[in-house]
Amino acid sequence: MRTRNPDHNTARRAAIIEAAAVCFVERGFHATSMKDVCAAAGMSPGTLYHYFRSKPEIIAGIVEDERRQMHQVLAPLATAPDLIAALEAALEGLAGSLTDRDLILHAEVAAEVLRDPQLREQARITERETVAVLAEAIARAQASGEIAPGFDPGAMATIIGGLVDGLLMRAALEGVQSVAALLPAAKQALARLLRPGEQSALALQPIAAGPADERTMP
Amino acid sequence: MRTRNPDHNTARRAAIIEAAAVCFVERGFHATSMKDVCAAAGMSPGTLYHYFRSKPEIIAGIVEDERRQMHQVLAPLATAPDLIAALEAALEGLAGSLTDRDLILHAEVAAEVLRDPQLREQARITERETVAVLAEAIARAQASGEIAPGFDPGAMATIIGGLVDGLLMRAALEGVQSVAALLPAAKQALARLLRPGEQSALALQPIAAGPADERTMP
DNA sequence: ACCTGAACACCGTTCAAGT
DNA sequence: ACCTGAACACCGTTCAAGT
Repeated sequence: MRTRNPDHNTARRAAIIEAAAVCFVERGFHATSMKDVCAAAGMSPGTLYHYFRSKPEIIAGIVEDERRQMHQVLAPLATAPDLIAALEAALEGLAGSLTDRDLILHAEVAAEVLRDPQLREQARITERETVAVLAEAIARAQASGEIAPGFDPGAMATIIGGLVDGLLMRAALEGVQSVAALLPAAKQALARLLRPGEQSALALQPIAAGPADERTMP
Repeated sequence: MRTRNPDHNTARRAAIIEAAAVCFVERGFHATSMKDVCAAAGMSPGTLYHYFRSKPEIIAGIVEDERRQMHQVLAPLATAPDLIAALEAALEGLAGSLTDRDLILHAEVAAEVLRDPQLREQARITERETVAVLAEAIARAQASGEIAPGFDPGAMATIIGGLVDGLLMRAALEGVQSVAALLPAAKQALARLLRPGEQSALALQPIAAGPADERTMP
């Protein structure tokens, strides 16, 4: 796409992404028509297609936004003096800042990512970046003697990344409040994985199951 | 739906599900039209709608099949004398029997499940069943002194379930061969989580990253 | 009951035409 | 360049009609 005014272009694309995100959270990706996004963004189909070449490309924009967020969450790990504390802080920060909207949107995006080959490749690269950052931090902590040696940092980073992904998926299934309930157990699991010789005094907390609550969809 | 011949009905539904699964794996759920499924199953739209009321209901049928499979995988845990060995065997069995087709289909299904409220409720129930079976087995192993006490069985079951889900999600992203490469690390993680006092002699294996290979889509 | 295929309302995307 | 809205090919689903 050509553009004469980069600022206008960026702002317009951000507005479309925001409008689309609102629609996707309300109705789901495929139940949302381009007409819906047009209405929410206040423009005609022709205009929308001037900024995004297709519906998946809007998702790609959201994935890119999420990648930036994940980068910010993981950045402190690179220089943290205490890895486990930093990981727990990252987890807590994630749990504290995530909203129902984020989780639903993330689930919608994850769904589409697994379906679309180009989006999947984009997600693969992001996933590998994430694992690499984590692995680097783990290798440093091993070298300094902070955590147990004798396991491959890349393998452990993949395990931890998978654990977090899996718990977020479950959170998408059960609702945000389940993230908070899972947090102590997740932190405990992290410590056990990285520092298996030491047992924390704090036992894993039971998880409040709660009734099958429906989310509010205004 | 009314039916006069239950056997014919069951066989017809199974044939439709199989035809749909082939299409979904080849083209993805939403890129597959009902016309495609009709052609693969060799019937007209009217006939297909006689057996399944909607496209999501076909997915619901696949989810039900997966639930039965998961039940079979978890059944041995209920009576296993050695929980960790049984868990490792279950993980190995899963990794050994899963094909690229299964993973892609599972990803397609998971995507749709998160989108559709009814499918999500169905998945919630399945997830809770799975966690309950696992939690029960963990509680037994704690009582017998096989694994460490002091953590909530339900919380640990959720963590382990999340870990497996997350790794399968990554496998869907990277391809089946990544499951095999992850297996030793996953088993190690399992032992660390449940028996943190003991360190296995076997170190976590490095994971072969490999190039960004494309899957064969015939 | 089981099956057909035309028909309905709607979808994502394009494009001639304006400014 | 930026924007409009009618138009195109196609979608999931229904239903009158057959056996």
